[in-house]
Amino acid sequence: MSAIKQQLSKVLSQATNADISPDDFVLPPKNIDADICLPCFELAKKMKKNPTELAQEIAKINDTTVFERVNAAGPYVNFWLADAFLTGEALSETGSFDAAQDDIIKKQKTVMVEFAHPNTHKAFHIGHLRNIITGESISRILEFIGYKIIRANYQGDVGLHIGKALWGIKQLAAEYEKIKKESLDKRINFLGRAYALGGQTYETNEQAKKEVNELNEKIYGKDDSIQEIYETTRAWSLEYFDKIYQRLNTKFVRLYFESEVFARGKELTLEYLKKKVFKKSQGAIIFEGEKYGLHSRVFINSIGFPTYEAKDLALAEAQFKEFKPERIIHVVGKEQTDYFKVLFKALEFVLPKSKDKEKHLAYGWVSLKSGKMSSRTGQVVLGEWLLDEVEKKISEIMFKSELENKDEVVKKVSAAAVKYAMLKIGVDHDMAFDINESVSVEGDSGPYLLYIVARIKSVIAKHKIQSPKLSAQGGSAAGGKSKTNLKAFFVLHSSEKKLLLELTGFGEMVQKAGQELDPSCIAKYLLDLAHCFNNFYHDCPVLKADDEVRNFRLLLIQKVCETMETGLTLLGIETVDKM
RNA sequence: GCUCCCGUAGUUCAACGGAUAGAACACCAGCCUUCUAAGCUGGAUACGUAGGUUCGAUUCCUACCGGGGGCACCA
Repeated sequence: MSAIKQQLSKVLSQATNADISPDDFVLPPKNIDADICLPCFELAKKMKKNPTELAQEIAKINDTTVFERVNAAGPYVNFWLADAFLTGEALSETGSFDAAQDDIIKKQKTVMVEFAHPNTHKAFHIGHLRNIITGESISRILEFIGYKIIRANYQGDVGLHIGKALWGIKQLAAEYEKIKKESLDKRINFLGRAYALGGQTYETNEQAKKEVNELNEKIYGKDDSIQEIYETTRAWSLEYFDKIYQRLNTKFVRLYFESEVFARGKELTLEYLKKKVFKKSQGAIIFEGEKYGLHSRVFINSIGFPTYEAKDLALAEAQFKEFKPERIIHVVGKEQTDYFKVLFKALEFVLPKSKDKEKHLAYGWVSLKSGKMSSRTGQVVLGEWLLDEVEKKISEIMFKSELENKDEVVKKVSAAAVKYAMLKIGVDHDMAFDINESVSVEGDSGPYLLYIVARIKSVIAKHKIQSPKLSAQGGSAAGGKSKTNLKAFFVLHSSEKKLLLELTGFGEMVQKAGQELDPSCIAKYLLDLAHCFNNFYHDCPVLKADDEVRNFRLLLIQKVCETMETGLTLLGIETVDKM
């Protein structure tokens, strides 16, 4: 699309003596019949003309190589692109993909994307699922644009929550010994119950609270008496997390742990206490956020333990030292927005080079719509449970299928359903998750997109069987026709034209997704592309068309398939050949 | 109390300050002897309220109403 805009601006600027930039062009709203439009408001202002009159003036230009028709509609100029020009731009080998890669940042600058961060000994819930799916997609988008990406994961394995879990385990000591030999699922289930018991009792029972706090001290102090139980159960959690990462197709190059940074975090805080960055207050050591329009936060509590905030200082130090990132993107829920503001401000003093390089990517709350299950009442929806439920649903739909690799297809389609459902909504937007409806398999859904790819591959496969010679000629389905040979031999069908136009938008869309760190742009684009393809598929037969038309359409659907697969990959979604 | 975010069809989500506010789900009516009907076509329904800035506001500003988050020793 950017190439098309450039061409248009060149042609129009020459013809009118006006300075029309590629950025002046916009895509028409859905209800307007045109390929591309030029609103004349800004331009008219610059030229001190009436926008409507200017539009009429511009619409007099006639250039059949770029556009075949043009008219003025009030202050807008609407263009209909020439078939040959549009076809060439849309189907060129690199075209839309190249536009997505930004030269300025293509110098292999390193960006760390830090996401997932579940805490050991605690449940892995659907919020974590959204976190990982989002973080992975952001990583892939930035990678595609040209950054070197470090996937990092910061996991909480010390702190009060561990104390609560260990306290719960001690109450269930007999079961703990027995369950050690059981399956991972059973051990995790046990751990979840132990944590819940500890957490609930902590709130209501003073004695238990005291004991949990003592356990917490022992964890920080690496007390021998709890090492076995701590290490064993920590390993269970990590084993379980690994399983989920694999299932979601995410790999981290660096796992950070709170246990490796807390000591240094305390050190740093004390060091900068001397330099007056921090301050003693009511027995604790705090950062006075109020000085900067923020709020104050505790870095070392009155017992002398570093809090989350102190640990994060040391984490940042380690991350910058180890990878020298241009930017660190922390994918963390939006409830921590104000927390990060304070942390980043404190970091500016402790680690000046971090300034403007730390970014909190806040994603919206995953809430539950249906009344029965509420996180409020303490019932957490587990991430794995959701994945399993969706797989069940897809299995039912595919019950009659006779595909050889049915299990694999079920898994991929299910993953697509969950990932798409979570990515199609703007990152910062809360999502109400309805267990029954949210993961749909039709309409605006992951499976719908996979269906397009499967349809295309099926057509191409049939073509290869029917005309093996033709398809063997070149690398592409239509026999490797080059761009210049693609002069339209026929008039494009309106569905073909819309599909071609949609294809040209890919590069700009990825750019936007990268800039805004929002995968939902891509989800939206792919849905539009899918819709355009389905209309084309409905209106234009491929294999039954005459030779030249067929070859052209094969090339077109091949390009749609590539674009769809690339886009889905950016969402972390794998495609299937048949479904 | 202070502060931040959010209010768009019945529901879940879209819309760089610009044309008739788009989809999807659900509902109704059609379309498979024709490349995968997980599809396509048609139909009804929406910018929380009141002001302001602007040629033009769902978008920016103010107030109000409604929902959610955060605000010291949790992560």
